[in-house]
Amino acid sequence: MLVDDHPAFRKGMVALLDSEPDLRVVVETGDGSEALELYRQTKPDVVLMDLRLPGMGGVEAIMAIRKEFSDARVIVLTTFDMDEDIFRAIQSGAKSYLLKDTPEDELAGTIRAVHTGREILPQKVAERLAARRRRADLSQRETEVLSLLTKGRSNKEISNSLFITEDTVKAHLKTLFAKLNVKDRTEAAINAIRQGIVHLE
Amino acid sequence: MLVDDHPAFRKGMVALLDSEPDLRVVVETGDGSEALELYRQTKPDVVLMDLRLPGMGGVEAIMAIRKEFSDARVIVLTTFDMDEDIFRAIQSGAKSYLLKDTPEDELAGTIRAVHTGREILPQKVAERLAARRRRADLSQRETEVLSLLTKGRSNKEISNSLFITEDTVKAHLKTLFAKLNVKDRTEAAINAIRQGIVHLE
DNA sequence: ACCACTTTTACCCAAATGGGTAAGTGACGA
DNA sequence: TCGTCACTTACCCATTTGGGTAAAAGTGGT
Repeated sequence: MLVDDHPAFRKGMVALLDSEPDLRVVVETGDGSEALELYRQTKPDVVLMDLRLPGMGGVEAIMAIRKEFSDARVIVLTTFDMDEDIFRAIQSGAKSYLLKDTPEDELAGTIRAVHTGREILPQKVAERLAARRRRADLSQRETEVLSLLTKGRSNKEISNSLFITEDTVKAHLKTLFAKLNVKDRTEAAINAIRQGIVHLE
Repeated sequence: MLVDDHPAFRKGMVALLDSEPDLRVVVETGDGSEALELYRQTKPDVVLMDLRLPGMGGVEAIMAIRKEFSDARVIVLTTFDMDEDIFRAIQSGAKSYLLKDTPEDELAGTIRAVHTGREILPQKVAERLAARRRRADLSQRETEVLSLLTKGRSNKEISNSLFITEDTVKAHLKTLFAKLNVKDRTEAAINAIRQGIVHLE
């Protein structure tokens, strides 16, 4: 099954895969919210899933499918390579994560490998995941503070939003800066955005 | 001519376009630095160009082609829709700017229109350009300061980098905040990143 | 019971930041 | 020549921010 919202890309991918004798695209869609229903109907061996989808995002679609079919084999295939996206995709149960500029032989090889139950991660992706694991993870509250920070909020505004004291906000920021290994709020915001911890727009 | 570094997308686009009786992909490449040479050889009626290309970026490729062939008709076809990317692409001489999720009939229509010499901008893109024009533009120096700001530099660090006083940096920041309509450096950095004025990575 | 961690608050103090005002230079065009 | 604008510097002052230290309360696991 192929889930991607670019018609041209789908068409090309179908042609590419169908030229392999042992691979076939049985169903395709551009809508994440359709993915689960189509999976139920067709029970494909492997799912190729883009992360940026209109309506339901790719990660949610993966989770929905794997909630009902825990043995579903999903390969993430996307243009974006932001750390947090990769992490969430793997967390949600994806077996592999490929960027769209992957050469076609590697692509076919990965599909076959995943189909036989293996998990394949290109070294580039594995490195990112390792980096992500190395990064101390943030507590719930720290994430909330960081999120408001990346919206340009001041300490006072953050404290009001979260119904806590400004002193508390500052305390969170101290640990936050240490964990992110930055020296001030601007750097923290930039890192958070670049690493995909928070999303703009 | 089709310039895009995703083989699957190219394949799909070729199939899509060749199914139109009056359209044909005469040459394709995934490398921006090859684009000029291929253009010289084939003189295509219209160029479809992705902006994110390995090696030479899409904008540079467009400029290189239009420097030698000022009548070249280029349509930008990309996944990214950041304001500044759109602006630079149009500045560099692109006749149209489409996102990759454009339905195929609109795509074919745009290619024909551009071929007859027209310039076509989708509503969405036109709005972005208008917004960009509304935005007060920054002076050379202000852009430099903003760029360092988005790297997390402090006023003192910025002043050292630019060989000016910290007071001067603060003066630039004052006008910068006013022009960007933000209240502090963090907001300025966030806006600059979101609007694509500066690029991460 | 004890430890580790999160969340919360507080206080002190130094440094960085932001706003206001003023003013000199040089360049460019009316 | 005059006005505008970019760039530069300076000073004053209020606010914000960040670092250090401390500690209470709650949670969850060993």
